[in-house]
Amino acid sequence: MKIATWNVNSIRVRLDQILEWLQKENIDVLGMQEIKTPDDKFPYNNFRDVGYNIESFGEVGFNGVAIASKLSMEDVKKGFVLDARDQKRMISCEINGIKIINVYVPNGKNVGATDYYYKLDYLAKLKEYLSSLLKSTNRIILMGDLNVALSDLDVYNSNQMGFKIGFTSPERNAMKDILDIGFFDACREFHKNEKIFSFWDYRANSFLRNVGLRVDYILMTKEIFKKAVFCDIDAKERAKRGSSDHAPLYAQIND
DNA sequence: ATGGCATTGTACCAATGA
Repeated sequence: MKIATWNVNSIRVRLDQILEWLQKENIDVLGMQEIKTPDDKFPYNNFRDVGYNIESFGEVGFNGVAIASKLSMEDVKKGFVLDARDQKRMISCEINGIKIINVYVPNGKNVGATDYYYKLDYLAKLKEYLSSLLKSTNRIILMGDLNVALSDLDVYNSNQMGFKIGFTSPERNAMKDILDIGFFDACREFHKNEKIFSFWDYRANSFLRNVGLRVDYILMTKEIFKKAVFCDIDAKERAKRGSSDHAPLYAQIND
C-alpha cells in the first residue's frame, strides 16, 4: 500500500497537479490539508473519474482536510471534540484494518498569541486522543501538516529558529510527547542525519535557496512501521510552477 | 526588524499562512 500526505494550499487551484501526481506515483491513499473549500464546492467527481473514493471535511476560505483512496474507506470520521474552535482540521477512516488519521494542526500565528495556545492545546488533545486509540488498536497511521519542526535537522537554520513559530520548545515537546506514546517518524527513520524539508515559503526565493522546514509527517505505530519500505518527500512537486508551498510525502507499506 | 508571496472572500482590500 502506498500512502501519502500533502498540504495542497487550495484543492481547486491544485486539482490537476494532484490528480496527475496520484496517478504517476500510483498512490493508494492521499491525505490532503488546507483544501480551502467547503464540501459543496469540492471537486468529488474529478477524483472518482480517476478511480478514487473521496471524503472531504472543508469550510469556507481556510483549513479543510480530505482523504482520497483507491481502497474502500470504513468508519469515516469528520470533526472531533478535541478542536476548541471547531475548525475543519481532522478526518479519519479505516483502510485494510489500519486506522488512518489525517490532520492539519493550527499554525499558531505568533509565539504567545492566543492562536499559539490554541495550537498547544490542539497538540495536547491530539496526544490524548491517540493514547486512548492505542488501547484498542496498534495499527495507526497519523499523517498531515503538524506545523512543528522536530529537530535541528528539520529547519534550515536552527540558530535563527529558536523563538519562531513551529520551533519553540513547547511545540517541539508537544510533538515529542506524541511520538513517545508509540509512534515512529517514518521519513526521519529512513533519512537519519539528513536535512529534509517539506515546506518552503513562497517568499524570498526560499525554495531555490533551500530555506525550508519539515513540518509534514507520516507517523506510524511500530506494527505498521515494521512493514514500511520507504518514506520520502517529493520535492519535485514543490519545484513546479504554481505549486503548493508544501511538497507531498509518500511511503510504501508492504502487507 | 520587516516583509518578501499566494490564496480566499466580496474585492480593488484584509486575513491567513509559518
